[in-house]
Amino acid sequence: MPELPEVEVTRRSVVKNITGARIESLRLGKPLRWPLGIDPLELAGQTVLGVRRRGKYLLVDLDDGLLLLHLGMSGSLAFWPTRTNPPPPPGPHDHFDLWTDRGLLRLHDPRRFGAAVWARHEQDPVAEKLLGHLGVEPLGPDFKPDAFHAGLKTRSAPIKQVLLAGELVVGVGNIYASETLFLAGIRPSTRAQKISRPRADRLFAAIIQVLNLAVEQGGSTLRNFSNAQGEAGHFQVHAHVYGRAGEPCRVCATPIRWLLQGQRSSYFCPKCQKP
DNA sequence: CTATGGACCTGAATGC
DNA sequence: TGCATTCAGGTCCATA
Repeated sequence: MPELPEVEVTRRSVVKNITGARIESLRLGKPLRWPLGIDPLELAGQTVLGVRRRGKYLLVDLDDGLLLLHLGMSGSLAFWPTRTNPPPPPGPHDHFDLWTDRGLLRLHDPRRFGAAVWARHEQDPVAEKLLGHLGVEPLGPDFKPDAFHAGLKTRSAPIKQVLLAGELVVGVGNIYASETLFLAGIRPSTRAQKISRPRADRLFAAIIQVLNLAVEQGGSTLRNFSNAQGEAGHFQVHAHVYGRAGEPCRVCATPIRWLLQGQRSSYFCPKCQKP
């Protein structure tokens, strides 16, 4: 479910509830992708200073250290203010329940590809391992067309896989990779280094446009997504190509094609998108 | 260093 | 209806 827009929407709905909250206890369910790295008892008494996002990671800043949360493929966060809306008991897929004096922050993740990891600082080796190699934030001030094009020039892999790798720019997942490449008129199989400056600029603009729109619309990754209040995304962004193999292109009516790249599905219009 | 495939895990959808 | 197979929004890691 979660690509950058969903994670950002989650962050926004969580941050206002939990900033300033005092941690009372932590209940863990089944193991997530990595061990937490701290005794849950040591978190009690700490205050949540804020929630930031880096790529698809959420960084929950505490008095002493931070929690790195990742939603993996199937994760979602929910917050229950204790008074107004008491939380149900944990279900079989609720693997991380952070109780605070303002309510419960719960990570629900059926597939358990997600993570909750504690790090002393952002420079802690544990955090560095997860965040250190990440590329620039596409919605931040450091995402610039010059550097983006220069980065593409250094990669011989297909552009779709360069986007997914997140080393040049973070946050573009499997759905939005296909969608941004459609808007830019570039086939997923095109080698990154072969993309001309004008086409790199189109892709650059498409990434910002698509991700921004999706954030504005409440994290509309085309399927079931709800924010931490349980409000559904708006689903107004309908896919141009993703998941539409065989169906007519919305622009030119040519059948959309499917392609497997690095074990992931890609979709493109053979007429609108050039090699 | 890059490129590739495998691994992690569960549930929903599809096919016989 | 039942059971097997396929696929799913991520990303780290071992291997070549």
